[in-house]
Amino acid sequence: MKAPPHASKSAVLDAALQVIRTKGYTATTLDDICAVAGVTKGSFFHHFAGKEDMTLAAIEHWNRSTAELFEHAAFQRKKDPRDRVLGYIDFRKELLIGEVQEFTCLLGTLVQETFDTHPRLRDACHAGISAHARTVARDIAAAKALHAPDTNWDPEALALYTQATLQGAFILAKAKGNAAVAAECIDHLRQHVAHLLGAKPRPGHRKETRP
Amino acid sequence: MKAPPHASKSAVLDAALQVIRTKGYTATTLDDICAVAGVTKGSFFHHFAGKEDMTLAAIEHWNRSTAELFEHAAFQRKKDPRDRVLGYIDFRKELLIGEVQEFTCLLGTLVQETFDTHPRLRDACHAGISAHARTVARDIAAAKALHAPDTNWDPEALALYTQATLQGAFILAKAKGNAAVAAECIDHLRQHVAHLLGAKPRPGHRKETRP
DNA sequence: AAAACCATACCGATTGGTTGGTATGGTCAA
DNA sequence: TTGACCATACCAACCAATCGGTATGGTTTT
Repeated sequence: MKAPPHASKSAVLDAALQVIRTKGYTATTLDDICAVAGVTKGSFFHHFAGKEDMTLAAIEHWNRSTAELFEHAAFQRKKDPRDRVLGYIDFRKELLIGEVQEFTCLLGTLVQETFDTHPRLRDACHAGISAHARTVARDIAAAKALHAPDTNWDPEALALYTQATLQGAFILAKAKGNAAVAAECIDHLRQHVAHLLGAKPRPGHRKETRP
Repeated sequence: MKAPPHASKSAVLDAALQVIRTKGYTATTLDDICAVAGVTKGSFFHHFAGKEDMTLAAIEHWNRSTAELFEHAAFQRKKDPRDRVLGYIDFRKELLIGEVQEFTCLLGTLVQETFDTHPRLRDACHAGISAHARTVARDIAAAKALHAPDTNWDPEALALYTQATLQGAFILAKAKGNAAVAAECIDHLRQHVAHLLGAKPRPGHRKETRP
């Protein structure tokens, strides 16, 4: 679309990703965002029509970042689509580093709060989640055709299931203040997907986390 | 504890469950709750010290309600613990009726917003989720001992996985404005749990939902 | 038994602080 | 000079919380 996004504009969007993921949409004030971004209110309203409008832009910003992250991840270079699917899940587990708000998903956080009050935000979150799930579904469908052609389940539904489990794992991590529980959930998710795709169970069940 | 909770007090708590689940914690105003409860501000502050205090009471109220709901559900009377586990999952699927905010979980909604800003709410949500997961874990452990004694996975971890998947299914349902996607997720969850517990796959793969 | 006293439940106008948004004017590159 | 970009001061609306006060019913005192 536009080549050079203005420094203050993208500073606001980056700040929004941080603050909204830690405090939620409603509790996030424009002053919060402006302070983190190092920008004044005047600058904010020069670039955005308002809070909701800015958040829509932040969602697009998030979608761009994450799409690029997954496109260029190492697992994409695997030849067997099943390896890509399982590589994707392993990659999601590797991303569980740092503070909770650093690895959780903007879209899941946002839609939880706004699904009934801000239809535009809900629709944007829905579109983002669906688009991501579709990329996963492609590899799942290819892997199914190759390794489990005679089973009858829907690749799209399994892709959505992976997203549900990840979102739920984030909630548990927030409740516990601890990423380990999310990692264990991803282990179970991996096992289920591997089973559906006819993969051998893993040699050693990794047990790297403590409660 | 206390036998007759005052009418206005429990009206406030019931209203809080509704409103918080639809609008989120921060966006919920005391006026909202008082209006739904048919109670005045004065009455509110007579019974509760403030918003956060009332929400803690609402969490306890939620925990009591849900604990009773599951304790008296039909699946509890099954003899085989594996049937109780799968019956629990089926029951969770049956609960997906009505508007989205009517079947989603207060604790998951709350903790998503407040994990970093309201430690007392986060801890209360964590305690509630953990307590519920523990009841599921008991049956899972019994079922494992009976039907899959030689496999090595942790019943507690699987119980938490069920909760994660359910919470994530709610998020997808909110994004889609539609319970069907949550039902499909629960189907996958059931399949995974059944597989780990050595159950036969279901006769017919139910396909009752359209995208 | 009647009066005095007190506790609980409730009411709703008001307050002090916050928030999203605006008005206005300055700076600086083209 | 013009217009994009940004800064400061400000506003109206809203929100959690306060507070002075009423109603009611029970207990104690006389």
